Amino acid sequence: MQYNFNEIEAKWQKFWAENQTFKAENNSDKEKFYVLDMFPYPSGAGLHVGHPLGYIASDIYARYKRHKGFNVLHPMGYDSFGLPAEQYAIQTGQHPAITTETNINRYREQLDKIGFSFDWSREVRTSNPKYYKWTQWVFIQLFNSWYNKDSDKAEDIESLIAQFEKEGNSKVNAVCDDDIVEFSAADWKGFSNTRQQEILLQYRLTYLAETEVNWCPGLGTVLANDEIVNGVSERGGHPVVRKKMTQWSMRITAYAQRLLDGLDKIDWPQPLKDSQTNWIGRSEGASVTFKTMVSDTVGKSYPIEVFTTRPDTIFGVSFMTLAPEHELVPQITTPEQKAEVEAYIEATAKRSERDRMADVKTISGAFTGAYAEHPFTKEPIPVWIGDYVLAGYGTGAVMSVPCGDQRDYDFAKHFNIPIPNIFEGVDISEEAFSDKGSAVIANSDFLNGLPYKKAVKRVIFELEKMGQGKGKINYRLRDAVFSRQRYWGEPFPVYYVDGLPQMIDTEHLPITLPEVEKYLPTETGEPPLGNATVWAWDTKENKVVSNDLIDHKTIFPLELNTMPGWAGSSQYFNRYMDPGNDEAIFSQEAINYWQDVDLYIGGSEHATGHLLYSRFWQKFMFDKGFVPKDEFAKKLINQGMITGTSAFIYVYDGGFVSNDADSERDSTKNLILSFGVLQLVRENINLLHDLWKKAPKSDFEICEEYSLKIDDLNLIKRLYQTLLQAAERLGYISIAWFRDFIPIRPIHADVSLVNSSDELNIEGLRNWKPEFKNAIFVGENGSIIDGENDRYIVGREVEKMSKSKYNVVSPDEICEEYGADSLRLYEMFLGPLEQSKPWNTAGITGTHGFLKKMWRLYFDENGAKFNDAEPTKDNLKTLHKTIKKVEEDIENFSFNTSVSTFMICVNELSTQKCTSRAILEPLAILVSPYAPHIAEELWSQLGHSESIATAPFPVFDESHLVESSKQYPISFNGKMRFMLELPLDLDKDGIEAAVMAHEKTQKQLEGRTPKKVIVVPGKIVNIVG
RNA sequence: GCUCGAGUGGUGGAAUUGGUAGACACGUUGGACUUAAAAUCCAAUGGACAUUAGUCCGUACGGGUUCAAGUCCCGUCUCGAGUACCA
Repeated sequence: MQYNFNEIEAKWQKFWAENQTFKAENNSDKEKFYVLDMFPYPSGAGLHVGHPLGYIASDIYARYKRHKGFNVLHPMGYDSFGLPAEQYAIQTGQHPAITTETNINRYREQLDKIGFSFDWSREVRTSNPKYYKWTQWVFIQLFNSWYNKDSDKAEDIESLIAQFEKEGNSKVNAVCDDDIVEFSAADWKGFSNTRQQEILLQYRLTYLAETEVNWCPGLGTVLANDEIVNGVSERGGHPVVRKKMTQWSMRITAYAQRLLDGLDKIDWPQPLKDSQTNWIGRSEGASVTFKTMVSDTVGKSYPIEVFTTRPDTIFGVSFMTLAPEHELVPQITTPEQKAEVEAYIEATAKRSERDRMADVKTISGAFTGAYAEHPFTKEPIPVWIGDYVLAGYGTGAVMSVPCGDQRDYDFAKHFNIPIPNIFEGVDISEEAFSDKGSAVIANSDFLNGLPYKKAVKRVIFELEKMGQGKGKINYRLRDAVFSRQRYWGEPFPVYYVDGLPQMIDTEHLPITLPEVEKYLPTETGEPPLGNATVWAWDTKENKVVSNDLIDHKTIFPLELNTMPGWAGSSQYFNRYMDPGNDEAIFSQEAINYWQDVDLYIGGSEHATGHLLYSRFWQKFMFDKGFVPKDEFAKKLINQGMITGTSAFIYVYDGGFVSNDADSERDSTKNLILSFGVLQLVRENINLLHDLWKKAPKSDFEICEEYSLKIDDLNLIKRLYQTLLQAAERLGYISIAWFRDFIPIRPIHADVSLVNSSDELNIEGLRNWKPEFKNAIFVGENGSIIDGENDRYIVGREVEKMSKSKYNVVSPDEICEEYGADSLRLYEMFLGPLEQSKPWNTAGITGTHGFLKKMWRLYFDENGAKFNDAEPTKDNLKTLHKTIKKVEEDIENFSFNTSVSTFMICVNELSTQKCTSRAILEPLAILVSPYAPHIAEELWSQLGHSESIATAPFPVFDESHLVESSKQYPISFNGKMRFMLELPLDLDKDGIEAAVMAHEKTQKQLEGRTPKKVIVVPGKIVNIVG
């Protein structure tokens, strides 16, 4: 009986679908286990073999946990809002919903072929109104909440209003906007409704405010910080500029500390935690207020607040620097300096963010003419502006301490500002001294002689006493912009009355995306939803109505922005627990049973986006009592990327078709060199040059001079003749090369034209690229390829998988040719899950061969081989060794080593000619998480009618592995010389005696007496001397 | 620049608390079977030397600790990822 994988796999995929084998119940006596993959975005290109890597790993774990008796939740769905579908819509007019649907269907088809144990009854799509109803719902919850620093959690906005009514806002300790005006209870009651709403917006966890945003003209939308890479948009690489716009924002900064603290509680990869830590960017220091001095031309003193992590260096301040955008700049600038300052501001505003970042070296700035008073010395300090100070960080102003900060130092040097030294015994003539560990403060009044930590404490104490500063913790994390000027995203459940946002009642959700004619911004520059004609909210009827009806009395305009990509993915893991629920985002029964994700697998690129925002929303949901855990995923693994192995052919570019060397090459006349031949040419370019110049030398002389073997020389000579011959055939007038240089152009060849030995299918290539129709190929043996006389070997290079590099391999082809089980095993076999590794289809014959070999343990030409024979000792030893190792490996996510273990097991059982059912049944279960189709087939052939998924995992029995003796490696001075089998119950002295008595030992020692004999029972013997 | 991670055969990668370096595969070479191919099976395969026995070298490089180092410590180099004027 043959291993017919295509038939077997189709059969079991159908069986699982029809029997809903992997449907998870929300009510179960079994312990729960939640295994989740990161939401895929269904792109038009479909899956390549790199994508399923994490899915296969999580599937193995999920299946393993089922065998171990857990109730496993293993869902899959689609993050289906997003830019590519919208860009496609702009180009073609096709509705993104249609594109998305097509792409999802293709994804599903591909996923099904790999045999995943997903519970498809729980599938969600972020673009489905039944799903985004709950995204809108969460948004409303955030709107109706504020962050109380005293209770350190989010609370209902009603509790804030109650406080305002009772005692105003003076005692409110909230995370809120900076420009809060103090008011009393009486004031509050006297405010108009509009004023009250404006004030509340300053406290809400999602709020509308004019903020400086990253505007991307190329995409026509704003972007979050994590969507920008190196100053350009992550998608499309378009330039990004700073711009002030009224946008929805999320007060994620309220959670900065808790997001940091929470990292200690979760088992996530350290690099990922590090990047979140850096992103949040906590720094401890002090906020200090400097007051500007009143002068003849500026008649008022302004307070300049700065943040510093080195308040201990305050006596080293010799100037202050404000960001050019700082709001005080126009007010403090003196008339004499006005022109210069304004010119500087204009110049910096013109420079894009990218230029500013790329050009860190150039120092620029301008003096405002203003002076601030030093809080302690009362000395005047000049106030400068400079673009090395960022408006968005801290207060947008720094106290510059050139002796202790390199940037301040460079700025001072450049503008000839004094650099006072306040460090004891440190030379600062060349560079600033920023090491706080060894710093001892000098020239600093009451700080003299103090080390860093003590000085900081003292300064803060003094500043607080004067009321000019206090200890402060600053975060780099900014509030997250939540508006996108796009069509294909969740609409906000928001309408506007007198320009103020109003939430639509949750009972009327979802507010579904309106139809539009065009997906581009409107002519007046409004987002695409501005094109919608039915996009107004009727507060009487509670429905979306035509824009014509807007009267600003009962019918109001709706929000035109949509939500960003991360909105839909920030609670999806909880929605999977109860995805069909229309009454609530999930039932309390469901969330209380499933709690949180036990294992989350996905790429590390989501470190500061999805994974941070999701943690933020989860903490919010926790504060509001909707979820029982404030971290949504206990354990997270980043799977590595699978790269492609590109194939190259090497086109010789030195032949000219006419005497006019500058004339265009004839692109149809190509000479293509095999990889080995190219290497040979490169290594012996001087020799070839000599041959070309016909330098008369004997073979012996050449071999001497170039240290070549005669065979290699003959090959080179043959090659040289071949090249001349090829040049003649192609009509080149010469073969042109120079010492040290050979004109070669590497070109990507489609990897499907290359076999497992890197041999190129030349006919295939000629058909694929017409310009090579008549090309001459020179093979590995240095001959012009004409039929079977020589082979063309491609060069190989590891690159990212991409269409343009012709190195994309799709899982479908692999499943077709080798089967899903071979693919699953091979993806795991490639290497550790977390590591990135290159794909090379050639290797799959290894795992495919293994499956065939395993099949032959159960069947031969005559059918079933298995029987009820008693297993031998060796059989049991092999099996239990395998159980132990595989179980350990799965628990440690070391899937590559368990594939090896299976191979060893099958190799051993084959040698042992094992046919015992008592061995072969448990073996099928062991393999089933990895290769579920073949396992199901074997299981049913063994006579079982239920799916193998229900079978309990084999239990490891130590007794089968107990040995009575061990092959001891016997080393001399640390070098292993021979093996010696000795009983394991022999003690140290016994071992030493046995080893010393051995003839090989005596031979090694050659009569010497060893200085020392190290015996580690059960491990090794080392004889020294 | 800073932070983190990694360097082992021709290739992907194994190697438990320091204890036989190169498991398991791919590829390569040779052989068996076959009209032939595929498939399958057998053998060899880190490098150098040696007829055999065997010897020497070898886990990026240079030191060190140890009876013993891929593994621990110090320094250097290279590559990858993240981040980037963060006061």
